[in-house]
Amino acid sequence: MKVKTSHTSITDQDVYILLSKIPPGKVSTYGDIAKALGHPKAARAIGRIIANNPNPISIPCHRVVKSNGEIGGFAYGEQRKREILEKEGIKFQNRIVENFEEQRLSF
DNA sequence: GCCATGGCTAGTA
DNA sequence: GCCATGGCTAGTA
Repeated sequence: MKVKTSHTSITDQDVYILLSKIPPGKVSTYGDIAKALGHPKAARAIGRIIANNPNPISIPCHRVVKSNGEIGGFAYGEQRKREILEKEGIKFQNRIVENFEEQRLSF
């Protein structure tokens, strides 16, 4: 149950456009995307929208990870997400993106 | 009422 | 670990 207080809502398009700006070898976070869209607390909503991604082939939703550098969710499993990211040059230490802050794109 | 998050406390060692 | 957050959907009326 929710009482709506905000006038502006994030749309799927807003999110997909930003996703398309993340180059291979870089990552972003759910929270960073939320902030870039002017909704600093909407990280979880961003996750929901990304999970709906109608076109996982052309929209690089695998480049979005959690704010602490953990892998985050993926439709085909975290393992698959990790493999794709590694193919793009991202490395992992344990479950964390190596040099996370350096690989993290700022919009 | 769910959820591909995140930030902040309590409380252990 | 708790819970606020924001967008969504199932399912009741």
